[in-house]
Amino acid sequence: MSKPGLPQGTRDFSAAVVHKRNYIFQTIRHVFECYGFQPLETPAMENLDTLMGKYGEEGDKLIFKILNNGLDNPDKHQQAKEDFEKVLAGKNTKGITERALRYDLTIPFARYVAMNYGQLTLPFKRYQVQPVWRADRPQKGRYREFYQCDADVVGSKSLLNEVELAGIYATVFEKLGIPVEIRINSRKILAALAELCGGADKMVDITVAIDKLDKIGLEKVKTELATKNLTYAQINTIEQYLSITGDNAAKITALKQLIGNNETGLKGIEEIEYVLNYPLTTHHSPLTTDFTLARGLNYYTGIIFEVKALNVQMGSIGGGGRYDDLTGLFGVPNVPGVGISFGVDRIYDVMEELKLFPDEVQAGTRVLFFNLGEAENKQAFGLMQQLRSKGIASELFHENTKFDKQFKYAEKKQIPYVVILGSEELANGTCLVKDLRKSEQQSITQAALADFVFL
RNA sequence: GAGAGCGUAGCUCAGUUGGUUAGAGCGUUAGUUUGUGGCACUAAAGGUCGGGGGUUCGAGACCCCUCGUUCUCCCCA
Repeated sequence: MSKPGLPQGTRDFSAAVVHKRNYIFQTIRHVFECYGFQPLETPAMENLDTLMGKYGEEGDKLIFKILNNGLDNPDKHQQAKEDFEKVLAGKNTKGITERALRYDLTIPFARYVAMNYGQLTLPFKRYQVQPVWRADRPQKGRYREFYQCDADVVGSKSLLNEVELAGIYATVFEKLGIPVEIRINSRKILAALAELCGGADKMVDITVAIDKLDKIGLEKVKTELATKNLTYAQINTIEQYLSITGDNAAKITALKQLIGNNETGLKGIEEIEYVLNYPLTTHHSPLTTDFTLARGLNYYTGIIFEVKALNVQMGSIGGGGRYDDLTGLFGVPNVPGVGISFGVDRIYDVMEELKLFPDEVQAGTRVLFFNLGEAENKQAFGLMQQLRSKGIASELFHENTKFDKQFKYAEKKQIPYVVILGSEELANGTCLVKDLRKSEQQSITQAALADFVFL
């Protein structure tokens, strides 16, 4: 018998953690619904065909594949061996695996939309909160099983959707109490930059490089661009672009001077200005234009978002953007969409670090009834059921032991109240309610217990 | 896919140039205390030193392999 363990990159969540995570999930779900989004759940596994080729070469390698059943069937040994040879040759894997764990929520959503396109009311707004799996090597803040919280709108090109999604970000993080900067850019502006540098085909290289500006600094970005065969003049243009600073208005002015006469660029700037002009909250706009924001995923075509928590050392805690033709991959072309995602695990870490979880999140048992004998228990049990029917979480201690044990149990489980109903109380129809936090107790009638306020 | 660090009690960790029977704190259990918890004191349980091989009179320590885990790069949430 070996020691039990967990698969690499997975976690157990104990009660305290589950409560806190649920607080985050509930906040996000509530805001999603408040903005008119409806829930969708899809299976943990998808057909391998659905996933392969959607995440790039790297992404394909990180998909957890599920071994077909019945490979050990003696009648099929020959076939299985041949199929496995194909896998080793990097070819068709159908004979060995044809299902895989979902890698993200976006592609399953696209699959769902493609399958149900005729029945959907457009624009279709759905949200989805489910775990995804990646065969990545785990490291700080990165797991092989983690939750994503996505909200997407498909079937509408209106920039109003972008405004709504930015509003969701602003609302959720305000509710959670996390100070954030919601960064916004447009892929069209990046495309314009690439055009300006004479290499529309270089857009991917350029975006990948400048996305790292925060991390590696300007000099290393320039070095990386040089290795991608960009000329000195092109790199110089990009440097000018990256050095744009100031508030939103100042940045836009500077950007217009740099690439303002480029048609694609103008469209991008127009998009940004549109979104910035909506009052998302009662306060000033929490949106920050950031022209260095690129986002790795290549299917983005318009506005892109990224959320960064302030005052903490942490990567982005949310991101998203517009994509023009996601379901085209599944045979339904011309369905534009835009979506955002929340990184729950990182949000958790940020809230833990900034101590933002409210105390009431930890609500466990409120009242412990002491076990002081069979006759006493019967009376206590009835009273306990009354409390439970009022939604007050209660327990009756499991055995008749000395007070010491029962008190210590309450203390360890952080149960704030104990109710003592012994032979004496049984005889005169009372019970003793003790507040362990204040170390104060009072005797009340049993009839009054149901109306007692357990603060 | 590439690189680095760490594996000693349930947890956090000590363990001297390699030397007798591997320790501490916390936690757990029991007791001091059969109607009043937190504190204190006493005692107990708990280890194939991740696994395998090697060097040595002798290995928790040194060498090789392996497994696990953490971190960095790549990429990503």
